[in-house]
Amino acid sequence: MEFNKVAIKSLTLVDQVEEQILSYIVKNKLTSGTEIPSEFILAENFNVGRNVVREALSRLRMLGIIESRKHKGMVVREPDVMKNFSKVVNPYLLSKQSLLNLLDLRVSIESGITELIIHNITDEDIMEIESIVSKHIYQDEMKLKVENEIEFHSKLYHITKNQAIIDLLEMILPLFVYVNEKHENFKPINEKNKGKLIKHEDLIPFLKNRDVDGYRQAIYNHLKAYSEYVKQNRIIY
Amino acid sequence: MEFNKVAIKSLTLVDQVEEQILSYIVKNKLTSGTEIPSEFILAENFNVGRNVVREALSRLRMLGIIESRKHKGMVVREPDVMKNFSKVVNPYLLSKQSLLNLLDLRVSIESGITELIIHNITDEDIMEIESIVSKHIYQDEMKLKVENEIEFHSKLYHITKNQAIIDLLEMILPLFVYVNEKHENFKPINEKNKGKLIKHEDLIPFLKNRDVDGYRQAIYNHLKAYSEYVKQNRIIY
DNA sequence: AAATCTATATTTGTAGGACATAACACACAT
DNA sequence: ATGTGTGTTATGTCCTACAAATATAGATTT
Repeated sequence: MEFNKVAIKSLTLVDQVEEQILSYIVKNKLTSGTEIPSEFILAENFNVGRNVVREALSRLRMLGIIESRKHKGMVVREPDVMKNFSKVVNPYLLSKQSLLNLLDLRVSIESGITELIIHNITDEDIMEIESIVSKHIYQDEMKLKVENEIEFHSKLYHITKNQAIIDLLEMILPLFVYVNEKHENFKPINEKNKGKLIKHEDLIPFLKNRDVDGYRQAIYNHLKAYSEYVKQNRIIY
Repeated sequence: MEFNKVAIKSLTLVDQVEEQILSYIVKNKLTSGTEIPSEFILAENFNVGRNVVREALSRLRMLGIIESRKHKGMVVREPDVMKNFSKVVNPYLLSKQSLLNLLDLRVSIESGITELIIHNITDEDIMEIESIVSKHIYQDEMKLKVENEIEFHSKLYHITKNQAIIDLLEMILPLFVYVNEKHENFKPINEKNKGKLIKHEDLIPFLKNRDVDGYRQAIYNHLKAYSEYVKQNRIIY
């Protein structure tokens, strides 16, 4: 576990040590629970100050790759794949283009998980969805309270039983809330899509019939009408 | 910019300061390029040691939320949404379940972007894809060289022109490589799917015909056969 | 007055010392 | 065998110090 100090000029020592520690974990295939050397030992081995090691460890700790137990030592952990997203998926930190990209990504995933949903969904799920929809409060012809939006779609995500999908989509959902609040009079209705506007309750029959193609088309139209409206009316920022 | 030190016992000072600085940026809607106070000032304001501030800043720097210019000061930056993923999306750091979740996520996205692809694709794109496919080298009845796999699918991703989608899928692709190499004799063929196995060249006609439903079904079968095989044969680990 | 040089202050990156606190290990006494 | 006490270790935090590069202001020169 040695490396050539200042081998790459543009990187700081912290950057290099971070990389070295990570590659030390990966190369040695250290699994969750494995202890790693103390800060002092690491600093000695890398021939750097302890605070350099601490900064590098601090980053890995944030990523969830290591966990430090106070006064005991550090161990390797399995990182939460999506968790680190949440800090940067923030409408105030991202550009308009990034937000639009994420909204389109959501449309793609949410229609792309159709097979998973139709395959996994139970009658209990459908009953729960009907219960959620029945509580819906339309503030407008089309605009739901954001809590209702989140509750409904989040329920759909959980049917996939895929935690990566659930986490990723639930992370993007707040962006929708942000956009929604930015535009009080949001009405995703225009000449083109007036006929095929889909509300939450319209999705239920497709779920009941386990109609893959029908549901996919419906959820796509449901989301696309919204995202097209956002783009065309430039309601972000 | 003050906060109650040790307000939450379980969090370290670094955790709290990191949160405070991030919320300082978000609340004040600091946009890319805005300068933020020096480490010394921050440490003074938060009433903590400078290294605590440095550790917190080091994390935000890694996320791309701030950038520090040596000897000059720090500025706010727009973080790269997907970049931070790459460090943790590593087969040696993730559990088998997480890998499977990501492979399923890939199937969902890659079939979910069908509309984007068919809508955006140009004749030049199709020619390029045909060129890529013509270079394909089958090492086996079904197994391609990983470079070919990556080149083909990566080209599809770029047609979406959505950087979030491109980055996310290109991050998951190496996991496929890992799984592929884990199993030398990979043959995603069994009784059930023998008839509907889709190779890369089989996708091209659907692209040419701008056939949304046909392409979606084909890419889904192409990927699903593989991912089902991975699951059923437990070839990870 | 304008341009140029110079000294000083600022800021990040890095090193290293110090201490509190908690957990652990081990010897020792009961 | 159990309990006690002591010393060691590890992380978390604070502090000082300095190098190097940059910006700034002031002095000097033209």
